[in-house]
Amino acid sequence: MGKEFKSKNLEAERRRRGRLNGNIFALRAVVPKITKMSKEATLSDAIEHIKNLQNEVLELQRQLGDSPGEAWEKQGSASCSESFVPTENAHYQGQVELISLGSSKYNLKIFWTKRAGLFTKVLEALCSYKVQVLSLNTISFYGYAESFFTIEVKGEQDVVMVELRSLLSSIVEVPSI
Amino acid sequence: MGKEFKSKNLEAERRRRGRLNGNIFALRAVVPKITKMSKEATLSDAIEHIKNLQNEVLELQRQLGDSPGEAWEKQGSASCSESFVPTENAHYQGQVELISLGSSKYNLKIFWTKRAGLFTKVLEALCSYKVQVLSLNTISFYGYAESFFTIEVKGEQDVVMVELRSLLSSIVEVPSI
DNA sequence: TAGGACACGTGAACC
DNA sequence: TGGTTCACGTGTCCT
Repeated sequence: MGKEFKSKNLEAERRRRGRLNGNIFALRAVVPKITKMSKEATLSDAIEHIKNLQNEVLELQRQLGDSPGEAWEKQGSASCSESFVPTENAHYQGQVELISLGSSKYNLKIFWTKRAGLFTKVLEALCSYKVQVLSLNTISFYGYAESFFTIEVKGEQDVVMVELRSLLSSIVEVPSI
Repeated sequence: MGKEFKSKNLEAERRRRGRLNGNIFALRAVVPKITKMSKEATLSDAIEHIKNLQNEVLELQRQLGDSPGEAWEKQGSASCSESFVPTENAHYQGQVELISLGSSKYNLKIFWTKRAGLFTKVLEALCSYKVQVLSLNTISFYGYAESFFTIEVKGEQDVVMVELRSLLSSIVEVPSI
């Protein structure tokens, strides 16, 4: 007699299992750290690997200093894009941010309202502290400007940088009326 | 009658399935792009996400590796297309352009290959000629940079500017071998 | 109705 | 020998 009565979805289920196992296998291929050759362990390893990768990406972006719209924003300041279209009543304070890159180098971000002679004062301040400007990018818009310095400091960094930050802040500070 | 004959591993298998599904769920949590709420799609998405993350890590590491310490420059190179990569035989001379804006103001454009201390020398040169920097925009990419100054000159412009142009040219000039 | 996705219980294989 | 992992076929739910 027909002892072979198949469910209608027998083959479909076989194919489904095949695809699923294929994906498990493919997952193993892209995850370097495989603790055990089991489905459960493979998934756990994949999860762990994804977390590690995401942390690594964040760390690398932090080391790069990254873009004003991302890394700086994470530091808690207004991003360039946010400031780009000043509203009628917007009143921006000058802002100075100093982030160590290690090996005596820093990223210096200055956000200011443009005033005559102000840029010169900033350069003089850096010069007076024997700070070398390695690179500088500035974007200016609607009377506001945002400058990104890469600077290098000789001598006792800690003391110098605190003083420099204070000096720069006082320079770019919006004068009270 | 004992109609309930359980396999020995019935409960164990239940727990195993529970853990496996839990991992599928946890995987969904760390993968941002979920195309479909199915196991198979979840695994595919996870694989794709891992590949993307690993590529991102490689790209960031590449950016960190090519020019030590110049984070902003690397950021610039990141946003530049591949066509900006200089070819083997490309040889760019430093270039200085000075255009009068009237009323003692000038636009100064400098195109240079980045070298250590070079930017500082330019600033010192401007300072030595009592030139005020009113604004500055710089774009840098793959070791090259183009800076656009707006400067103001006190004193006898004609003489000063000729000298300044010459001095700047000698600074940014690519040293002959 | 057909087809897809899933959970289930079971037997087998492997330490 | 138990403990664990897996593949299998099936029933059920949902479009």
